[in-house]
Amino acid sequence: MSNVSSSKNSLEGKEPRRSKGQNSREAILLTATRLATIKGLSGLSLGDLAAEVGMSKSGLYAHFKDKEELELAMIETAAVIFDHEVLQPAMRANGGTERLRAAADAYLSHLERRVFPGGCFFASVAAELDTRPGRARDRVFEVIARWLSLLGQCILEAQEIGEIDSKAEVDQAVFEIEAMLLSANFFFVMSNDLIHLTQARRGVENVLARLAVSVGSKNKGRGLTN
Amino acid sequence: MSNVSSSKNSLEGKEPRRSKGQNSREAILLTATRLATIKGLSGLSLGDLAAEVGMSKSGLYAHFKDKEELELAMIETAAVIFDHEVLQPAMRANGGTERLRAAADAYLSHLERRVFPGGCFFASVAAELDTRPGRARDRVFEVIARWLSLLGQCILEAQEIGEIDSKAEVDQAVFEIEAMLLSANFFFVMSNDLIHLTQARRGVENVLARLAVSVGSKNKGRGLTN
DNA sequence: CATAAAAACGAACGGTCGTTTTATTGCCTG
DNA sequence: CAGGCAATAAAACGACCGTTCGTTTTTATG
Repeated sequence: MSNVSSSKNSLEGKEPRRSKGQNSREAILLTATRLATIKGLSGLSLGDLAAEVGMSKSGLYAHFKDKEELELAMIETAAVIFDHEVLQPAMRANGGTERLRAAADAYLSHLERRVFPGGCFFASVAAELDTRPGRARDRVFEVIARWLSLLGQCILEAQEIGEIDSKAEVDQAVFEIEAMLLSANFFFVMSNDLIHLTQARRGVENVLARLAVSVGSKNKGRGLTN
Repeated sequence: MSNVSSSKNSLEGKEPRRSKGQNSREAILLTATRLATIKGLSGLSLGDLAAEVGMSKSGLYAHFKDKEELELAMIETAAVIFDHEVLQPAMRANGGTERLRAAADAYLSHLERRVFPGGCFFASVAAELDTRPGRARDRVFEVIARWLSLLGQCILEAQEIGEIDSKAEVDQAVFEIEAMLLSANFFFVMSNDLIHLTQARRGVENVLARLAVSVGSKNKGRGLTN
């Protein structure tokens, strides 16, 4: 509502008027992805979206041949945003637990900054599509799988560096860490209370602390550094 | 038309001498709650529901004055089922960690037995309603709050019995345990793979193991209790 | 058994859905 | 300045939404 697309009142000055199609498509998708985390993919109607973006329903069809294509484009847009807001900050950190913490922090931060007003786009959409097969569902699951794979890679690297017990089970660790993040999303969206982001951060730390000392009472000088 | 609530046949026999309305209402609600975990509360149309229970759309209005009342009735029905399938089994166990394990097991078991085909009714519906205020949302949050309170009560009892470090923070423990269960629901519905139920069980055990030994978090200096 | 109430029906309503068709605008290019 | 084209608008489409209506069937009861 605060960006380019607010051309409701015809103030059509001589502002950057070129390549309107591209701008318009991007503005539509940005509004759409944000709206979808509130109303859901199916719940978001073309009428709603058109009104929100300040154009007519039929105008949308200049950019998308049907709603499925719009949904797929929304997913791609959300994937780009997720990459920019979460994956890339994580990749800028060093590997191992440092990168894992960076990934968790970036994820929780994007919740806190309400990059999507309805919380994590992919958690929201996956919950809606989990029992509804189709291309949209497949793509969403793919993005989530890639995210889980990044977490797993961090654990593996942490084992190679010696930050984490080499006998720890990677999948179990990924499940537990992702559990903290998913629940943070669930409860934060539900309650608007920042405490759940803190709880998730501590939960991740607790998991990492256990993984660093799991088998036998080892030297504890390594695990927690902060 | 293929599953439970097989419409007329099962109800029409000479068995039930009670008022038919009551039976019918129950049959409708049973089908509706199950269907709602797949299609969502809003996504479930009266046409779909009527077809599934084998009656006409207008026939539904003999039992519910409008869709909101139907939704509220569905939530109450789901609450009764949840009570029967999860809460009561937990309450039959002794207090403390034993009851907490029983609660987690009962929850995971009701996922595995597909009491609701779309997974946990309240997780599913809460995710849909979290940004849509109303009576339905309030009631759903209430049920979830009660569930969390039960988990918290178990932790408290476990502290009194001495099973859990008395310095452990109850809310943090509840968050982490609920995180395992919610994620089990998320990934199990998503993938149909039982492994996620096992991962959740292990996750809960890992949380309990930590609570029995140390306060966790950053202060790991001391605190071995057994 | 009679009869009133409860339950279920089929048809129709106004509204909104996604979609298509047709028409109008405004910018770029020749 | 003419023409073309991308972008949008307006209007209409059939399908389905939740809902109401009048009527008929089923059930409970005096």
